[in-house]
Amino acid sequence: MDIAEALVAQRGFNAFSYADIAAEMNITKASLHYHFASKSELGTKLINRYHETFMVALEAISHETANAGARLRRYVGLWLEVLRDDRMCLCGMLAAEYSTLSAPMRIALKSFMVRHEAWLAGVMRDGRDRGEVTFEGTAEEIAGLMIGALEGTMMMARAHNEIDRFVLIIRRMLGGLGVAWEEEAVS
Amino acid sequence: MDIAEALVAQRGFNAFSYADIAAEMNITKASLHYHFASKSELGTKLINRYHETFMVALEAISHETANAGARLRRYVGLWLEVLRDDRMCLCGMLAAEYSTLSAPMRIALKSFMVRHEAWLAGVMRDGRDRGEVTFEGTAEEIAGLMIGALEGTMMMARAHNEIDRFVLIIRRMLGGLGVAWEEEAVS
DNA sequence: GTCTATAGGTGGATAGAC
DNA sequence: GTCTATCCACCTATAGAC
Repeated sequence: MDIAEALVAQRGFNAFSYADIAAEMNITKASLHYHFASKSELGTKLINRYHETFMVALEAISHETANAGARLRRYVGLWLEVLRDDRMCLCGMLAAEYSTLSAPMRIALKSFMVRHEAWLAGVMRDGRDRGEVTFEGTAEEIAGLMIGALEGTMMMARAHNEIDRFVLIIRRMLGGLGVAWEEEAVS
Repeated sequence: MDIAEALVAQRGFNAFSYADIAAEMNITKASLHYHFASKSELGTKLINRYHETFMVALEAISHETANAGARLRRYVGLWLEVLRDDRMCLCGMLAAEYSTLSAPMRIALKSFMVRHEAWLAGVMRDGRDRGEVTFEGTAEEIAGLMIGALEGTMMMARAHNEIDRFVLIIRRMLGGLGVAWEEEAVS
């Protein structure tokens, strides 16, 4: 599943195959089908696993930091790690391919997106209540805007082959929210 | 090419085939190969055509409006049209698939992205000089942030099947720049 | 659980008749 | 320019031996 996840995040769900995984593991495609009967099943399990580990990471951020600024810096740091690995966010990649996904995969993906956004909206709501961040509109709106910006900017930065571009733009986004970005705090 | 463009924008470049186009046109795959020797060639021509028509539309906006607010509203209106057609921006879809594209397609795509962003940066720079919009940082940074947010939010809205979500979030983005959004002005 | 072997389908692409 | 026919590579998936 680690291999499959990396392949999906790099090339997309429609552009990788059982053969790719099999080759990297030195086993046969048939063996893979024993563990994952169909590609859709593999994809669904991939999303659910990603969902769980991602939420664990988000909860860890919530518990280990005390204010919105620190939380956002660590949150953005998660994204930066992925990009530095020349990957896309699994969620963003699958969202682009959404119209070609099976029903189970769509449901799993949507569920993940909802919970991810709810977490970020919570951070923004609490942050605003305590005067740590400033923004207009609802916390849900700003969370949607931030995730969209992160996904889109990541896609563009990868195509431009300019990681710095992502850093520059996201720093600007945080700045607009009244949150300073210290590179040291993340890496 | 219209059919091919629609298919790519809906499903992605890796998820459509000559057979799909042929079926819709009631001709054979072989006939298509007469006009487009390879899929990469078709893809490259698709990008270049999109590039040209998109830039024409942007230039029209520049000439037919006098301030940044009106330009941004019309610009966002272009995006909304695409989304209402249940499509992705061709550029965003291909950016997601970037690592699987041929060299000619990558070059064509990059060229388009650069000019697109340059246009938007120009709008923002002029707008700020005239006091029509407010933002921090360089015009290039804010243009990159805006395009990233538009691409990403569009992707998410399509996966959520909520066009309203895109409208809501983008209205918030324009609001943050000091630009009001009147639905009437676009539709 | 992993293998060999293979089915049944689709992908992009080509040869050659009309 | 479009067709029929075909090639070969690859895809997901299955059957059955070990």
